[in-house]
Amino acid sequence: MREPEWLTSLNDEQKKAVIHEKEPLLILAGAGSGKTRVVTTRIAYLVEKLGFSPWSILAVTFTNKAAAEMRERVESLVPGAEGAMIRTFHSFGAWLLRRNGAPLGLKSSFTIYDDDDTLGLLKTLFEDLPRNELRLIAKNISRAKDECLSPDDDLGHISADLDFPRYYKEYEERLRSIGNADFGDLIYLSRLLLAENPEIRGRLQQRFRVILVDEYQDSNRAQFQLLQQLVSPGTWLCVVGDDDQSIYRFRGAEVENILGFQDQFPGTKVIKLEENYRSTGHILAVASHVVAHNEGRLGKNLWTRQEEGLKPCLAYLDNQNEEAEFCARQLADGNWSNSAILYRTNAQSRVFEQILRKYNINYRLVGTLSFYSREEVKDSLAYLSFLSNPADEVAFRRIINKPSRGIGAVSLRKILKGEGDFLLSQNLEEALKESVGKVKGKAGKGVASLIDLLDKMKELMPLQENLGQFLKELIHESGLLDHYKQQDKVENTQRVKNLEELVTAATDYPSNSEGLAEFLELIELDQASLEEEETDTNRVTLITMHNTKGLEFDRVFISGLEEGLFPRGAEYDDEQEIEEERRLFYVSITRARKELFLTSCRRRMLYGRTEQASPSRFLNELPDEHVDIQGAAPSLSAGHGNLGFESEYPPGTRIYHEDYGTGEVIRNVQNGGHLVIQVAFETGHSMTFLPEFSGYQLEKLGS
DNA sequence: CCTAAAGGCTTTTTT
DNA sequence: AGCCTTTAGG
Repeated sequence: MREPEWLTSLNDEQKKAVIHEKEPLLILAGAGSGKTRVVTTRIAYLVEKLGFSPWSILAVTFTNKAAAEMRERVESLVPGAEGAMIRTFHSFGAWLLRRNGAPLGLKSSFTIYDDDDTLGLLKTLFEDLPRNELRLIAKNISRAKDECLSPDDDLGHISADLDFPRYYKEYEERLRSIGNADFGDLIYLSRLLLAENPEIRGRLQQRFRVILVDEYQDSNRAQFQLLQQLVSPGTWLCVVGDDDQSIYRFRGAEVENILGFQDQFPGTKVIKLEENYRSTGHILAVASHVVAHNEGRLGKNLWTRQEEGLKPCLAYLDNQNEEAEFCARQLADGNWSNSAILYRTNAQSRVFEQILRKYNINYRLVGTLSFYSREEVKDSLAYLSFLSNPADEVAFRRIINKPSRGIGAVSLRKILKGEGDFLLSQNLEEALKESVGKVKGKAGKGVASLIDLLDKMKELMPLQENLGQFLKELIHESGLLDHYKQQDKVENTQRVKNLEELVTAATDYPSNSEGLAEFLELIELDQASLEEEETDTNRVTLITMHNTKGLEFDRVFISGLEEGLFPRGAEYDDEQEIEEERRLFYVSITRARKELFLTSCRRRMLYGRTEQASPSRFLNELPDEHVDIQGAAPSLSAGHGNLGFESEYPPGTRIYHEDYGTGEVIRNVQNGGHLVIQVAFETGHSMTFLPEFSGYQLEKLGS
């Protein structure tokens, strides 16, 4: 039998990975090694050649984009393969819980709380805690769930706050009583459900004979444990990933999952994909050389058949304006769509935007405030959520006085407390109705009109052609449309346009409670799904390094290669953190196909202050023979001032202070026209001085 | 209940 | 610097 074309065009290792049978398979796929191709071809092969039903295949990715791409490519290979379940971890969890969540008290129509909603719920629970603390609690709850820990488990390593377990517990109880689930729950509860219900577990194990996990290096503990529940001795398990590209540790990803896969699943076959099809020789050499500085990696040797190509260019510049000008000069050739400017923090994008605009270079900014988190969109969805679940206090609080109905904090409290004072009603719509007569004046009228609105909407829902029509009515009848029309006029915003887009997106769903739940899930889980489509395609991409995962460009600029910015938080010298930053550098470099520019500034203004900067330590790790250097690196300790005036205390200067003893200047900062120096003393204290005024206290020592 | 001024914070963030 | 949150006062 002849092999289909899609199989013969693979290299040997790729082919091995595609046709491997039975035992667990770990595919270590270097950057640009054709990973997606292997995964999709493997699915096609299992269906077409080995006769697996698509229905028995589960492929899990981390982003909706990746899932969509995989689905598309699988279907183009094997038209019959639509039945394969290709989803993100979270959407798989939602799918599972909607169908089987009853034992956990979840209705099939539960809505999903995003981080914003979680914070909103915490605020209702712990009214008097400061915002910051609430944010920290939210973060820690999410971390706990990432590690599959319940409020009763030992949470000491997550938060030293002795009250944290109590906060977590109360949050959980409230969320369960509302009947909704947060992001973490989609994984955490799924695992719990399977662990506690052998029949459900057995059914799923029987169905999913083949499981594939993409980007396995970014899975967290909860995802791993969920996977364990799904895998039975007969499952054909295959995970794909690259330990060198693990960059989400701060979000609970555990590289250990991929590093320890062979121990977790004995008999694992390991296949390395080391041929890179993306980058030219010099670029690949730089990438490999950089990441080789990390310890604790499985170790791969990327190679390419491609020509050496252009040497990456490292440019030392004076400040962020010159950095942006430098990039703009390179972009003068008009080849924008294949170019990307990468930065470590979003705050860095502003200067690039300014300068690119100045030269009329078109750009697109990736990953800023998402469509979904915009106020007007959240408001509309809150109405939908509340109609879907009248116990949803977060949604209720959002809509109660939006647009303004004269219901303020006092009236709200009355409504929520209801008759019994301590018995919180599960159904806030009923609480609202009960408050009629008790809430007086303007607020009373407001309550009446909201009740009318909700009743009217419930009548209207089944009469509409689709959910979009219904949403349109809702936005109009609620007064949201007028509210935002007005605001658009005053503030020159585009909120009405966003609402219209939301309506358009909803037209694909039926106007009933199932359609509603489906629509809400789509938006909660795939916020990008509503982003505007590109009209003008020749645009430079401005993007954070993290956001570039999975992308590639002919020409890449990596900006801000300075200590403290990239790697970030370098003062603490936590080697694990540095290694993660180094992987981020590796990911960034390997996005480039043909041209790579690295830029580093001598001084940089950040958060309204100009700081003297020193070159990133990563620049010392570049292989000289593969890099061209432009401009001069500031010499580390001899580098004077550069703040617009001379500093007598450049970083590295050793000084003595009467009260604090000896120390070393660690940074120079300009603030309000004055030089500020920060000194780290041997006692461990860190102090700042203004030498202009207090220089007499400092005695310079020879270093 | 709304507006304006002051204060504080500020990494990355697939879902 | 800029943004978002809190708060004081009308």
